[in-house]
Amino acid sequence: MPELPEVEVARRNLEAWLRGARLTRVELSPRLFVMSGLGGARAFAQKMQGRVVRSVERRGKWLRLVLDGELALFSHLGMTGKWVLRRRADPSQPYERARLDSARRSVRYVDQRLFGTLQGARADHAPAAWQALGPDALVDGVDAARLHERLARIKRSIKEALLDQTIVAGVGNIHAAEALWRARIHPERPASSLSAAEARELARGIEGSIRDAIRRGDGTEIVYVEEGGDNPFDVYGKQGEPCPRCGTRLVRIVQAGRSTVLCPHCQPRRAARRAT
DNA sequence: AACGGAACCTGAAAGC
DNA sequence: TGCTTTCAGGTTCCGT
Repeated sequence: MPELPEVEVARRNLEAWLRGARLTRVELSPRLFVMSGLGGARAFAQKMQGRVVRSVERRGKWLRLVLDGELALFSHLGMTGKWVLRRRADPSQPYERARLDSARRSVRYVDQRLFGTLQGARADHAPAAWQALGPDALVDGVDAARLHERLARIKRSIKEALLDQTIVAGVGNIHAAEALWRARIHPERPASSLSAAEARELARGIEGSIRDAIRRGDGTEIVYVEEGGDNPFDVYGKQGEPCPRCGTRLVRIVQAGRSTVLCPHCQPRRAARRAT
């Protein structure tokens, strides 16, 4: 269930495993493969075979593997997607949806819930969702003035607005909640109600939360909270526990069907009067 | 145009 | 025990 940090770790892994490698065997499940004028899953897998992986890039939660001949495989991990390294002789994994083999490695794409996407296309012909992405929270950073300006025109809640990938690419349900807690902003505040100072705090919160997560995940196997790893977050999944800052019990609310955890004391419903 | 809600899919955990 | 409901770090589509 990846947000930007897990996708960035996936990118680094894929780059280490596949960059410069010639693909000797490619399989793509038609169940999550999106057509793009270059044929179906089978035909595109055939096109990929024999080509060299030139680079692995990321924008927001999307990955792009660029191959020889202007060809690219776009990958979105959805809720449960993962790229893992196996041996070529290893059997297909549970929920395996794709495999990319080189002479010495076998990289598998595993996705239980099938919300992920694999799309084959010419390298310059990205999916519409990729093209619509806003600035990447890690690579581009979050420009506070630009964020404030954009939020000013949005009536829905700030939490819901943060999940819109055209505003800041890469923020998901966890980091939206974490960033709001860091910035001391109540998730149900209308996006347009944020002051310039609050937008600055929020921009810092987004960058900090994502950077910290990447620092934790880099070079290690990704272990999701639901899979039994320690929960490294300040508030996500910690409803009922004390706020790390003030000790008040954290509460969980639901917005647009997604849960948000917040501190009722640190994140007041009314904007705090700013001391100047 | 922008919003809330349902839909897509599968399984684990909690509730009765 | 077994059946039902809820929940999961995402996106898209549909009706208002």
